[in-house]
Amino acid sequence: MSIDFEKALNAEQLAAVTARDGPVLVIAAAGTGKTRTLTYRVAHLVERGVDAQRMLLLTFTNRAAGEMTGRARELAGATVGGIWGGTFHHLANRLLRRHSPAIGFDAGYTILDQDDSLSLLRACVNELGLRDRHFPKAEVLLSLYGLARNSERPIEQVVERHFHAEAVHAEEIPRVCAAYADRKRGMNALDFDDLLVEACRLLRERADVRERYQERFLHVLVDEYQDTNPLQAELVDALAGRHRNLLVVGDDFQSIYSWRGADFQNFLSFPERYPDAQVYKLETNYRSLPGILDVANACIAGNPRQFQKTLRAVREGAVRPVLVELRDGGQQARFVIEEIHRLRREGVPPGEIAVLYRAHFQAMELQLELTREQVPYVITSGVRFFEQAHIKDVCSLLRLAHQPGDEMAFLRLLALLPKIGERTARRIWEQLGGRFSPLRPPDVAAVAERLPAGARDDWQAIAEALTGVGTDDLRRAPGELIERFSAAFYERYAAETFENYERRIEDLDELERYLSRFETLGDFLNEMALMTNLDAQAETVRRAEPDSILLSTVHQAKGLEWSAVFVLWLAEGLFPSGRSLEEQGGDEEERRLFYVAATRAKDSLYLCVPAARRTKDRGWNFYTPSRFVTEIPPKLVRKEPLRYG
DNA sequence: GTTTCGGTTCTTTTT
DNA sequence: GAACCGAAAC
Repeated sequence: MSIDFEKALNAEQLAAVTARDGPVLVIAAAGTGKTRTLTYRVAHLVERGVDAQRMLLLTFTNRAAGEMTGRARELAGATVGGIWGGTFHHLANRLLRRHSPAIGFDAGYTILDQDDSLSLLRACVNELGLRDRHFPKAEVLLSLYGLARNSERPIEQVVERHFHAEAVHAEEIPRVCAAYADRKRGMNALDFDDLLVEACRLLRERADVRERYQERFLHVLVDEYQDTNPLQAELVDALAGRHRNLLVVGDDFQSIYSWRGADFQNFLSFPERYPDAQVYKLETNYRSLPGILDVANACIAGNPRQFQKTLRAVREGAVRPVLVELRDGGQQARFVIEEIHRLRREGVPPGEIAVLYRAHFQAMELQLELTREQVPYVITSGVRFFEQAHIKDVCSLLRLAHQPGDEMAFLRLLALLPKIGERTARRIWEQLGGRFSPLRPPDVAAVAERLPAGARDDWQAIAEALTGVGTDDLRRAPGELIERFSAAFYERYAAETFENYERRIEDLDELERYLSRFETLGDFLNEMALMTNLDAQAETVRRAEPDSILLSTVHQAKGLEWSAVFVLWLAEGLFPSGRSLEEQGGDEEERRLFYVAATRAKDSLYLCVPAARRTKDRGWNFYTPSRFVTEIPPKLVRKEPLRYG
């Protein structure tokens, strides 16, 4: 079997796909077939006889890696399946699960997701007696600490830059971070940033491990390279250090994660770090009508210090993006819905329509209206499937069964019982000596003895449900543990606790289904915390309504495309976000974000500019139109007259 | 000393 | 809607 690369690719893509070995930089503007190029590159390498097991494909979501390898497999055959692929965190986790003892900690560590990290940080603030209205919130602390670690700068410096004024106990922040790090170490837990930090340390300090993987990875391919942070760049450089077959693809115009430490200088300076790098540019845009690209180009022209790229449209058509000025959010919602109906009548399938916005809460009004008008939609919510309370509650039991030293899981499980709060749960944990397995009857009994009277009945019910479940059962059917726990206790608990408890119980079925796809419970638990929103959502969307339009933040829409795209709330302070503008380089990043939003559209782009938004106390906030809209030369857009009085 | 409950406040972006 | 705070309840 042989693939006709010349036929499938244009000249630009073909050059990148067939580039000779060595470092390669592919500057791929939006919609120029970046994914296609990577996919064909993988297939090309396989055809050249490179063993897929010796390739590493780093992407922004696990799903992206899966899709690319899936397509490469169709092209080049089943062997592609052996490729290492996924997110940076995924890779780091994989390395650490194998080698963490080499740098001094047990490979059975637990991963803290953002919620876990926040509550641990709050606990540290409280313990240090810093709880105060003026002390920065856990969210702020975590983002500063994360930024420091991902950009490899001292926390003091990050704090100083962030609070330019004479600040709020800023000098205490490093202490809190140290306490947080201690607590994590004490419970053998890693947060998301630790995964990267420790994986880098592993490769830095352990030459044997480093060389082993350097030898292994003949080819390293990185997608969305403009959004890597210094740690991730170091990881890549280390792994590709021996064979130096490093191909990175990206677009500095689409760098939108600097607040997380991403630095597109990694991308810009690639030719300096790899002087022998071959550089390819993809500038032929297959996605969008020229009118859409004109608007995108006009906007991004405001950002001078980047690789200059000119998007060349292949498609033809004189349609211009629509600019709609609206009175308020309600009118915006009605406009979107009416326009969706019109698009549907014209034959645009719902799956080809997306509504994008800067922040999750900006979609609330539209959600209400869509529900009322019975327009099916799915939303990439701010809360991930695996971060919802009920999912985490049930998983805490699984986690303990798998890893009896999982303190976070134990605290969570016990706090479900009445009369048990944080303090009591921690006290019992300490009395148990930091170990608890729901599968060991003595452990279960030991907890029962220490519970206050009010909590005993519930615990008894759980204990009965667990009797007879052994390690073997767990291995065979972890779902059974969920079912028993749910029947004996959790369903009733959920009914008492949550308003929408039926839906949450249904989610537990979903969880079981999901679980059944993994070979072992451990495999599932290892993946769970690292699942991205899009990964988890891919399931729901596929199973649920294919007849749904999508609501998403611009960030989560990265890499995707639709026939029709609505961009909501294009007002100063909302998009661009007022908070971002305060940051250094905020205007530029917001501009790139707008660029990403606009270039998602293939055929129609709607820019919605409401003038006012209702405040909680029934007043109104008035907005001026977004700079990204006023900067567009008027002739590039079609102004939609107001249709609602 | 802890937990629970009710009222209040405020929503950026994510692995 | 969920995080926070203060006060009541155990």
